[in-house]
Amino acid sequence: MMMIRTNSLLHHAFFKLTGILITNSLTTTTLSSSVLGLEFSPHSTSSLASLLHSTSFSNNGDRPLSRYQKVTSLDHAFNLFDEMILRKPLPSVIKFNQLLSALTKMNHFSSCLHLFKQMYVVRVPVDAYSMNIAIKCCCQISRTNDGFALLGCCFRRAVVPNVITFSTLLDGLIREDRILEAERLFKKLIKHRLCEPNVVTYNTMIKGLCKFGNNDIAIGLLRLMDERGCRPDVVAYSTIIDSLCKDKMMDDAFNLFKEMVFHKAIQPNVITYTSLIHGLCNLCRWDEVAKLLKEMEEDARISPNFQTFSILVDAFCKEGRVDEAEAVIDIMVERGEVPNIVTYSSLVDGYSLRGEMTKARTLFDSLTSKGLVPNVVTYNSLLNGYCKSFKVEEAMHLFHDITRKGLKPDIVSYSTMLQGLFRVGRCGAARKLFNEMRSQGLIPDECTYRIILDGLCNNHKVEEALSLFHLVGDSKLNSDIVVYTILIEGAGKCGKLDIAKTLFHDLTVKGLQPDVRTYAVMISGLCREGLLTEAKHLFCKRDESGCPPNSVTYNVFLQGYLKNQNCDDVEMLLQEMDRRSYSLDASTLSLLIDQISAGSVDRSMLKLIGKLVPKELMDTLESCLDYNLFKQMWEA
DNA sequence: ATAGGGTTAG
Repeated sequence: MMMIRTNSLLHHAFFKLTGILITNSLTTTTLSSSVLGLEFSPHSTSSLASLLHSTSFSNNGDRPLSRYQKVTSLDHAFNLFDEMILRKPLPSVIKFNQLLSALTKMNHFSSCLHLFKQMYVVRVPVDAYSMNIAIKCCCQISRTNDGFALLGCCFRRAVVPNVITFSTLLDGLIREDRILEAERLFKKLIKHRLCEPNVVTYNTMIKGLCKFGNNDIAIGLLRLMDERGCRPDVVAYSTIIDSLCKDKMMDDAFNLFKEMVFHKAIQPNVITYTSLIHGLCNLCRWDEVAKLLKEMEEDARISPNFQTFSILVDAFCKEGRVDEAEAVIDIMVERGEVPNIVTYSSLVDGYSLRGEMTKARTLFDSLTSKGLVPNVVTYNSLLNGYCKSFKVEEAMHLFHDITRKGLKPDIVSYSTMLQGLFRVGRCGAARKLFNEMRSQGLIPDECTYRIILDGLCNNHKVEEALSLFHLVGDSKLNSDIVVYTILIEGAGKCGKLDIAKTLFHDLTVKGLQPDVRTYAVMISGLCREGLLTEAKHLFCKRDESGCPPNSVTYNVFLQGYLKNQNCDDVEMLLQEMDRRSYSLDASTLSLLIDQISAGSVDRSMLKLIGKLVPKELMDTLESCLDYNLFKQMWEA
C-alpha cells in the first residue's frame, strides 16, 4: 500500500514537472503580456523581477564572442594560432588567451599546453591569465607538479601569481588526492600572506575536506570563512550538503540546507536540489524526492537539468521501475536534453535487474544507431543481467566482446562473471577467470572477495572458503560483517556449527557489529541442528541488542520451529509478525502448508496465516490447499 | 573585459 501511495505521489510530481517545464519555456514569451497589466501573485512578481534582472544581466553577458573564443575544433584552433604568430605586429596577449581558454572549454588540455609553450617560443609576452590557464591545464591532466613548475616560471618571468593561481593549484592537489599537501598549501597562503583566500579558495579546500570524509572540519571551515569576512555562497553550502548526502546523513544535509536558505538567505540552485534528490534516491525515500521536485518546480528560478534527470533515471532503474525511468527520459527529451550513454546504461541496467534480457539486449544493440558507444559500465550491466538469469554462456560471449571492442574489462566485469560462474557451479572456470584477472594486474576488491567466498560456500567448498579467509588473515578485507555472515551461513549449512559459533564469537571480538542478516543465518544454523532453545535465546538477545527485527529473521526462526516439528511458539511468532506487518516468504509458507495439510495446525490459526500471505504467493496457497480449507482462511 | 570552485554510471 505504501509503495502505491508514494508511486502515485511521484507520478503526480512528474506530471506537474512536465507542466512546469512547459510553463518555464513559455515564461519569456508570455512576459510582455504579463507586464501589460495582468495580475501577478506575489510569487510570480518576484520571479518576474528576477527574470527581468537576469535579462538585463544577460544583455551584458551576450556580448558577441571574438573569433578567438569561437573556435570549434582542434584543427581550427591550431590553424588560427599559426596565422596569429605570423602577424606583424603580434596580436595582443588577450587574443592568445581567448584562444587558449576556448581550448580548455573543449577539454583539450594537452593541446592547450602545447600552444602555451609555442607562445614562449615565438616570444608572445605571457601574462598572469595565460599562466593561470596553463596551470589549470596541468592540474586537469593530473600533472599538478608541472603546475607548480609553472608557478616557478611566474617568479622568474615577473608574472605575479594571484589568488586564482593558488586556488587552481589547490584544486589540482585535491584532484590528485594529495589532501595533506593541499592543507599545507592552504595554511601557507594565509601564514605567508601569498594571497588572501577568497570564496573560491575556501570552497576548493572545503571540497577537499569533504572528499576525505571530513564533513565536520569542512563545516568548521565554512564557519571560519564567515568569521574571516568571506561570506559562504551557494557553492560552499552545496559542496557540504552533497557530501553529507553521499554519506547518507540526510538530517544534517537538510539542517545545513535550512540554515543556508532561512538564516543566510542564500538561494539554493539546481545543483543544491540535485544533491538532495540524489541522497534521497539512494535511500529510496521517494515521497521526499517527489516533495523536493515539487518544491523545485514551484520556484520559477530553478528547473531540473540534465544531471537531475539522469539521477532520477538511474534511481528508478535500480529499483527496477523502468517504466518510470522511461517517462523521465521522455520529459528530458521534451525539454531538449539529449540522453547520453550514461542515461541508456542505466536503462540497460534496469532491464537486466528485472531479468528482461531481450529488452536489455535490444536496447544495447540499438545504442550504436543512436550514435552512442557502449562503455565498460554498459557492458557490466548487461553481463550482470545474463549472469543473474543463469545465461552464463551469453555472458561469457559478451565478456569477450569487451576486449574485441577495444575496451578493457574492469574489476566489476570480472567480479560479475565470477559470480555468474559460481552460480551455475562452474568453480573451475571461476578459478581460471580469477587467475586471468590477476594476470591483467587487477586487484580483487572487497566485492570480488565476497563473491568468491560466497561462491565457494554455495558449492560445498566451505573448507576452501575458510582457508582463503585464514590466508587473508588480519587484512581489511576480513574486517567486514558481510564476510563473516557469508562464512557463518556456509559453515551452518554444512553442519559445521562449531565453526559458525566460533566465527560469530570472533566478529564481536574484532569490534564488528552483527547485522540482521548475521543473526538470521546464525539462528537458522542453530535451528538446523535442532537447537531451538539456543536459537530462541539469540533471537531475544538480538531484539535487545538494538538490532531491529525484520521479516527475514521471523521467517527463518519460524522455519526452524516447523522443520523441527515444534509448534509451541509458532502462533506467538505469527502474531508478532502480524503486529509488525511482516509477511511470510515462499519457503516458510510451504512448510506451514505441510503442517496445515497434516492437520497439525489449529484451525484458529488459519485466519492469521491468511493475513500474512503476500499477494504474490496467493496462487501458491490456493493450489496447495484444498478449496474448503482455502475458503476458511479467507472468509473467517 | 581573456584565468579559479559545487550535481550523473556496479
